[in-house]
Amino acid sequence: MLNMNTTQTRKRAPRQSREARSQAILAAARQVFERDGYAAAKVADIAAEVGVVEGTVFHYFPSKRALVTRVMEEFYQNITQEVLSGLAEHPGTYEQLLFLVRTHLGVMRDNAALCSVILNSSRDADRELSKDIRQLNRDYTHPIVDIIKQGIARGELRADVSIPLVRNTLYGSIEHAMWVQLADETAIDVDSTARQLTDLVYRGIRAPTRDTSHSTEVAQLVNRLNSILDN
Amino acid sequence: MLNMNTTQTRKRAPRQSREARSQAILAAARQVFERDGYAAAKVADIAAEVGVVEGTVFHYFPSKRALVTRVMEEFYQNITQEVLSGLAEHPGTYEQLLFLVRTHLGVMRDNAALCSVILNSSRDADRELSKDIRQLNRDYTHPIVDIIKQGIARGELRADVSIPLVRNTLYGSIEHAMWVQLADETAIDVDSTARQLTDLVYRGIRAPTRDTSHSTEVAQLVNRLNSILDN
DNA sequence: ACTTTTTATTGAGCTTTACTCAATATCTAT
DNA sequence: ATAGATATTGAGTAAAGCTCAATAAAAAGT
Repeated sequence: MLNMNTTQTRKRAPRQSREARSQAILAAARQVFERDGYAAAKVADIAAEVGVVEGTVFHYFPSKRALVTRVMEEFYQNITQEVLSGLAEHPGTYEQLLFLVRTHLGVMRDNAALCSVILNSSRDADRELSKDIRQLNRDYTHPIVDIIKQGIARGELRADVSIPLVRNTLYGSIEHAMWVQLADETAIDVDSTARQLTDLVYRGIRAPTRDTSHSTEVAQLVNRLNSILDN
Repeated sequence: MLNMNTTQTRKRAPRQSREARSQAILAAARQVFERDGYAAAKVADIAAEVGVVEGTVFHYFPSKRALVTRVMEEFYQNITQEVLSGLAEHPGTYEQLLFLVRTHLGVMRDNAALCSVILNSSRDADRELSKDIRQLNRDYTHPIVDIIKQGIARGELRADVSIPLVRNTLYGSIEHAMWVQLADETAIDVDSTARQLTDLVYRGIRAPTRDTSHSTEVAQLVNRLNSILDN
């Protein structure tokens, strides 16, 4: 006896436009990658999430890696936009650094699973496919270059500050904090951590003040007061 | 016509002690993991490198992941030992920090391929197997805790220094620098980078030097204003 | 309204690779 | 020399990424 009801016949998925199907697959892919990580994620699961068969996914994306790459690209575009538009509202080197750190920490906290996938697979990946991802990362972290350059030009920062060093320090530290968060399953305190990290780095790179009474605390206070008065 | 010479019959590998074979497999595994990365590395290649058949590898190690885990363990044991023995020779907070940073940078530069594998697979890994790896990492980075605590006790460092923050900053920054090195295929200048990073962080965490113009009145005002602004 | 063209969808199958296991060869102890 | 222990093997399994010819449905053309 053959039971047709348990071995249910698939209902063919309604035909969709290239764009719509493509987006649905991307959304499902992000979900599954976040849940299982890149290596453990199955294309079959992504297809099932969308309600199509495995082959359909490969009709739209040439490979699993290309799929994760597209997920990353979308994510980077969003957060890069967020940083660029928010940065304009913050005057002063310290405020801008704080904004960058706080925003990046927030992104890491709220998208820890995806960030973990991104960082792992952009590094483990084939050299070719990972290149554009690294470009996206460069675009995302680029604002810090101008912030530091401006700070140096104003005499607010030491002239010998190494920009790559500052970038490594800020983004590396935040990334490290994210791994700890993922391991311990405890959320990062974004505001407090952002302020502490920014303070540490800012103290590390600011030009020594001739006027000794103009201490860090006072300088930061002045900045805070100014930013309030500006609103 | 069947050509027996091209399809050469395997010569059975001479029987070895558990210990000797185990070590040989570990060494070959490290090579292949470094060359290809964890995901792309094939157990068959590791076996071929040793001169045995694939099944032999699984006689000694239950899985590919267990194999990479053992490679990591060996590596961590070596570098942890190196740090612990060298640290005793350096007096003073700054010197010890500089030694830690320089040593870690050197390790990263000289073992970039393996470090990349370790960092990726300890994070992507199954939760269970990655736990002992994280413990090894904690052991390796632990010396910094005592260094900072001593520095604070001596009054050399600010009392409010967050130890996790300093650890994240130092190790995160170095790790970030390593990724850049791997991407750009350019070697890190260990001495120069170590000094710059240590300087930045040390300036960020050292206690402010007593300075008379920073009077108690100003300090109290700063505190009052800050607390008002925080609400 | 009917035919043709295009293309979204399918499911069966191919390939690769981690992993298993019963059989066999080789070493050691008695 | 015999027996037991175990190192080694090669064939085979399963899972998952990926291919492709066939099919169905929408769009375009007449």
